[in-house]
Amino acid sequence: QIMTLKSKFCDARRKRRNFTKAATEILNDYFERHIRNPYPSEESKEQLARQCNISVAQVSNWFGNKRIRYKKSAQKEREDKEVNDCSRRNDVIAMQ
Amino acid sequence: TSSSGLTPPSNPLANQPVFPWMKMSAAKGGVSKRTRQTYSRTQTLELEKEFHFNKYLTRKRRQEISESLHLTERQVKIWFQNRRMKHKKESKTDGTESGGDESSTEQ
DNA sequence: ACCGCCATAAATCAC
DNA sequence: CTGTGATTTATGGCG
Repeated sequence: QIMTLKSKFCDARRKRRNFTKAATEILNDYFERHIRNPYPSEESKEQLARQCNISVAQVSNWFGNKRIRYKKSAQKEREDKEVNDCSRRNDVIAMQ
Repeated sequence: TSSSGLTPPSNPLANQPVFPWMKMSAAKGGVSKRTRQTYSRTQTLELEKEFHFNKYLTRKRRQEISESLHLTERQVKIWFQNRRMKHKKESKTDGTESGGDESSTEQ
């Protein structure tokens, strides 16, 4: 919060724009094809960076964010599934 | 097979196997949610000032700083480590950039 | 034993 | 408000 006021000058480098659709597609494609272990090597990061026309650091950021966010939504989905199962069981019990 | 009409047509997350990297790191004893302390403006300011003075800490200096800022020595040590990494990263990108921004060169 | 570097996690920030 | 790229705290491995 305090930073919000001053940062406009010091941290103006923060977010500017999103990646292009094509870049996002390339990254997502790699991610899904390596879903078992989505940790690209340094070389893969460099290749992806060139293909997407972004920096290696940005590729690292993207994978870091992607992993965490994917993990969270997957976990949430599993929780919801459990709740659904409970509800289903409860419905069955209620009918009897 | 159980419910005939309610088969989720598109659900990429739910029925995918749970690979090891997707498990959450439970850490110590049962229920613990990791929290991250955000440092105050003064804490950051003081740390930054000290970093400008020297990039590396002395044992003694670390003690003094941690006490005056109400942080642990470990936190101060780690802050300097992270700060060094940031410094290195900035050195790479900037090179000799002075102000230009706007328009193209941004990555 | 202890510290620094590094890749990464997770939370949080800033558009 | 949500999404998303980037930054800030924190961990563990390895040298």
